[in-house]
Amino acid sequence: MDGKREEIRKGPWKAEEDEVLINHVKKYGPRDWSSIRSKGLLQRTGKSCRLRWVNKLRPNLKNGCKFSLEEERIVIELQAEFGNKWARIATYLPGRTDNDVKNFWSSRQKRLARILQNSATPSSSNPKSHKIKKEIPEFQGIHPSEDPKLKALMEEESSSSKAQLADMVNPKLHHFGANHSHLQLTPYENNPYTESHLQIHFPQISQPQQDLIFSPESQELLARLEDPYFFDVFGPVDAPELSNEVQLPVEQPLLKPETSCRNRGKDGNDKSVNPDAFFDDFPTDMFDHIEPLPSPSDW
DNA sequence: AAAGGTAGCAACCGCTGGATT
DNA sequence: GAATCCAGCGGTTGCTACCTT
Repeated sequence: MDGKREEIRKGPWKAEEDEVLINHVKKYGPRDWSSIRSKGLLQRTGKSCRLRWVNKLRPNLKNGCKFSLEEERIVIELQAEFGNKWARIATYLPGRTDNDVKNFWSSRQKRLARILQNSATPSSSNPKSHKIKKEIPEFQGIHPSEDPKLKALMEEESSSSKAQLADMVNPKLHHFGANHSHLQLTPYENNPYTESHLQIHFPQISQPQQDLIFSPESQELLARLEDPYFFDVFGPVDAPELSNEVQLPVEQPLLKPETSCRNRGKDGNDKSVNPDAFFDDFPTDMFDHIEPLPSPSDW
């Protein structure tokens, strides 16, 4: 028996392997993955081949394209609805795979965990505090330096982490308190390569609504952040109510065209200022304020 | 400029469920 | 009905590039 033939190759795919796989799919369609190896075309398992096809080679994938604001919203909304059913969620996101959605969510959870950890550690003793500051973008339309209250918060060194968390949370809470969002999602599984099935309607936030950010309710939440048990209310560390990014919503196209992929670095990371994450990591009960989604079976 | 930490991504692993024999 | 195969899914890990000090 030829030992080399039995050897299963793992790790990164070479261009030649991709080519073989693509040719196989062209010939036989995206199936019979195991036969690729049995025919001696590739020393990869059928599983590996399928994964490569689904995640990287399939047509119309948004490879290397950062999640748009709309996509983030969809993921957050559907994660609250379905839980970690990444494949199911991905069916609502044209060009995205379950792996994309999973990685996206996991990144956010990690980031959140770090934020929470930082919030529990005095900033003066936290060498990573600079990281947190970096992750608090300017509010769209409200720069910290332009708003006295926000500026005061930002300058409050003794409670910087909590202030940051409050900064992150409040706009969202007020947004949801003041707006009954209307979200309509349709899976695109019947037409996987078009975005036409997807319709999302989000409320536009007005200047008066922005003013609500600093209402008494916001101040109450700030006070709650001082409560050591505050975070327990929402559950474990991965409770999604807090994030490191703040974004007031602005009117945007329902879906960005693929050309909306922004400038990216070598590793494909977005190098521009990230305007995302208005919906970052909400507690699921926050969506109680929203008109409920129709049952997925009705979509 | 170097070091350490983090984010993002690609790929693998183990499990499950459906189809086939 | 049981056994086997295979596709699909979710969790996890490892690598690379980038950022900050």
